Amino acid sequence: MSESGTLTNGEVARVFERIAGIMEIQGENAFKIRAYRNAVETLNTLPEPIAQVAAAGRLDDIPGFGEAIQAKVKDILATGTTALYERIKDKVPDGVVEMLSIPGLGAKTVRQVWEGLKIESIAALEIAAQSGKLTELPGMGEKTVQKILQSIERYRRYSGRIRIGDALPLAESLISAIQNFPVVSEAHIVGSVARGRETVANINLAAAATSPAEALQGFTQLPQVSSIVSQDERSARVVLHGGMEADLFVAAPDEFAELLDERIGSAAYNEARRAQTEVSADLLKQVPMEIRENGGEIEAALAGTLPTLVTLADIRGDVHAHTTASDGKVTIQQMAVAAKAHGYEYMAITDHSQSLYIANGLTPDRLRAQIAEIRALEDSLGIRIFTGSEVDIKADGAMDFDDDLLQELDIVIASAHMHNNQDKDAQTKRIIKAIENPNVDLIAHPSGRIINRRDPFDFDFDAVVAAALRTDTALEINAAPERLDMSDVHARQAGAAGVKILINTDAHSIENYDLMRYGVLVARRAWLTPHNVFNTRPLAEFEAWLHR
DNA sequence: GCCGTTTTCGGCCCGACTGTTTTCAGTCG
Repeated sequence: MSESGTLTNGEVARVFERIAGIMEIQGENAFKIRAYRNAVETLNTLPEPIAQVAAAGRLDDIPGFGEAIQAKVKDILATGTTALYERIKDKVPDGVVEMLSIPGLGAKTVRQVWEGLKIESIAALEIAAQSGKLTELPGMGEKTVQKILQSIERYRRYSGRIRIGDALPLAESLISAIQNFPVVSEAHIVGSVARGRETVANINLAAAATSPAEALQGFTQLPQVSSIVSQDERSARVVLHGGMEADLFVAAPDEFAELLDERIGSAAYNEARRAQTEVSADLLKQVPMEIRENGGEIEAALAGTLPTLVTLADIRGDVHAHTTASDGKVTIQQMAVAAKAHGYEYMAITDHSQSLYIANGLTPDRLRAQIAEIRALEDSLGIRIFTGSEVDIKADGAMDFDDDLLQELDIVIASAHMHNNQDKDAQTKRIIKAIENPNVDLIAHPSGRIINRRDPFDFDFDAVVAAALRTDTALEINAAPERLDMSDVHARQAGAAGVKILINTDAHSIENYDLMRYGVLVARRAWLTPHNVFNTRPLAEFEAWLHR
């Protein structure tokens, strides 16, 4: 644990996460545990550094931060730990707490595995599962063991890759510090973060410096840095607080263009570029960073057919958002004001439908009251507010509201949140049935994946694209960094087929509107232009499509 | 542990799914 006074929100959150995990295994009060987990969630989504909030004496303003959690935040910021954690940390081994991150393993099972079989790590759990020892436990059958083995495999596959939503802000904080070094004339994020990949293994940065040695020295001494892995005359690799690795590559100013050229594209891109002798450096400069993946961009540059990719400035509306009526954090009015502040011409309120109890989904009566509320508010706010709903797709593909209610809404978003373990054929039919409902305008987060946590469900994407095209139904690029769904690959396929694509943040708070840029990154990686992304259209044209 | 004009205690998101259980516990969203 770092002793410095500049702990990140993520580091503070990790202490609370460990506390919650230990308490959970010890069977403490579930609500107490939830209070800590809520604090973790809050810290991970807080729009400013918790150290700054604490320094300004504003911890009390954070919802869910009461007396006890505030005191612990202060402890952790000052000392890297807190008395409660020091008292309980040795009661449960770290490896046992880590087992909680295996999907399908809850606190009760972990405790049983630990106390019953003396298993104290995921590796030991895997061996016990393979040898059949695990089935000695009561309630532990062959199917459960197989599920655990699959979960361990998936956990291994996911770990080590950081989501772009975590990596990009960290890269930006490093680059702005580096740009302030007197010897540095220019510095940029490069590598997979610059290309906007959905997950990255590390952060790569490049700087032009009159004194490379001084620039590297400054880099390794930044407060974000926890330790130095390696260093030579032209580069340094460090580990950041939180465990991510970051590399800085340095060149003299007159050699910097060449360095950037080498460090932005993927390995496949660099290889293809070297093989193409007729392509000039000037021509390659026109290739947008995000598509330097050897996916046809070099050929397009040569042919003069590079796309003009969609930008954040092209977006005119964000039409997927939640309020306190379901699981959002603020009111209709606050969301509308925030959307207007983002320069949008239109937005939509799309709270969850009745079946999603966990998110306090709206009943038909509550939704009708909300429609009236929006109509009464809209004129005073200076932004077009579409009435809408994020309606659950039921197991058989039917919508969670009757058609007469759906017809009363400006926009209907269909989402598969539940019943997603059906076989490929059934799942595909179900999504297509939703697409074919004439009231449905958009399919949200089509694959249902949660990056690093849940695989996409099994469905026939080709058939979904064909159905969307046939019915003029849009498909979403959900910009939430844990979703980014459609993926870049699916979005490119859908865009090339001519399907309307909307990029939405699925905002549950005002701050969430800022996540739009991650959705735009996905769209750019998918070669999408403003023509493909329909929420770049002016209000009249967008509205005409909704009422088609 | 947090929260609150039904405030200083008693609630706190609640139903579905899965596998194993013989009537339900654990996990998840």
